[in-house]
Amino acid sequence: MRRIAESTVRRLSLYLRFLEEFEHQGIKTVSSEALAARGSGGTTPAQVRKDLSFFGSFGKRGLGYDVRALATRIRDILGLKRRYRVALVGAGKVGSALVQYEGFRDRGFEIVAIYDRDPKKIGERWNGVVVRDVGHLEADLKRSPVDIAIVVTPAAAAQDVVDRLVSSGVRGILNFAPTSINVPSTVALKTVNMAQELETLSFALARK
Amino acid sequence: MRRIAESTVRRLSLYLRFLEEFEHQGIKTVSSEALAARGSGGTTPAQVRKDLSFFGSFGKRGLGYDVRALATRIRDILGLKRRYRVALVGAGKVGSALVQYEGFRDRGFEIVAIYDRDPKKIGERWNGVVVRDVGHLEADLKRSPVDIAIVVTPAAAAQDVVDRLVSSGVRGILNFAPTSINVPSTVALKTVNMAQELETLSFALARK
DNA sequence: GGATGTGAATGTCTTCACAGCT
DNA sequence: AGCTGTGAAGACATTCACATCC
Repeated sequence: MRRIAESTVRRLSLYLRFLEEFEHQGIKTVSSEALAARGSGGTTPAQVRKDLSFFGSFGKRGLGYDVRALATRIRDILGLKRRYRVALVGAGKVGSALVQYEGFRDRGFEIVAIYDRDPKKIGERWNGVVVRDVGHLEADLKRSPVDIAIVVTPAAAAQDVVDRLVSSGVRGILNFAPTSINVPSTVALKTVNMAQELETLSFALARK
Repeated sequence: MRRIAESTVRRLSLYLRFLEEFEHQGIKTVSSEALAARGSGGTTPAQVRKDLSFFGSFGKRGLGYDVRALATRIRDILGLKRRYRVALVGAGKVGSALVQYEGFRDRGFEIVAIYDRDPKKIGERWNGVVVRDVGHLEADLKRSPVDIAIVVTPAAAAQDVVDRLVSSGVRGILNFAPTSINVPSTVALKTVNMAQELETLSFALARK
């Protein structure tokens, strides 16, 4: 299977959002030009066509793309036709924000377990899910596996938690801990680092 | 001034974090190899040297880099020698998490104003900052400008808020609203989209 | 006629490999 | 001898431009 650039995948995710907007507005057909224009600046018609062409040819020459059909194809490509069971490790402020974030559930990512180490948090009910002692992680995941884990622990705890998640069969990790994490190549890892985002802004500001 | 790739800037931000760890451990000197190894997988010794070489030559051949001196240089490059005044627009769950996040203040990003539209939120005190009606935005920023704004509004409100921020002189925007935003080229913009991050994971999982 | 799909060309980023300091 | 700094080579990503098909 051909390697696909991460930038391509991120754009597909954007296109999907735009297509859903168009569908909502009752628009039946779009050209690569219209799709690119919606993400103004971010991309070009040629880019849209090239991105899609890695996966097949979904348009009609002279016409463009059927909005609903293309959205379906992209959902399929991105693996969004199924639901994902997600565990959240770290019941702090960020964790609390993520649990309440509608965007996850809308896309089929369902937080089914929440862990923390703090006895004050353990037993709380968040959006219907009871916070459990992180000590139960392995036993729980054995009984009731998850596909993805979101890690929102302090930096010092993150690698250990990730190791335990990986050996419990988790195949994707979204890491919010402000540190760099190691996983075997069989596991997909994405790290989101807020401070890093602000620092790239700071750099841009410093040169303008 | 030579254009620098965003990927280079992100790595510099990482290197800085690693250098701070090394300094904390009392390590005086690092080689490009040691720095690359700390971010295992993410980079290579050659990459480290090339990234740094865009800004000058900071190492000693045969020896490596002085940890403290290099950290200082990178802070300088990233524009982290000054403090930034930051406004937060949107006092929801994510906003609340960001306000409490220590990593921002540690790096010189200080949230000095918080806005919302919800009368229930207005008047609340968050970490010593009073939430104000977003209607006061322009007047407030005129009296007391900020450098950067973090936008955490619903998607539908984001572009309008951003336009008002930009015309009030904000030069950098960190956007958490799940939509794509336009700014003039004089303004630096970064968008963080949680659902998009999960979708790239989903894509990776679907192909493994 | 009009917009896709795609090789070829261009541009950008990463890796290599070694000359040059310390 | 050891490790940096950097042109040159290679890999990768984007843009161009046009033949192709509806």
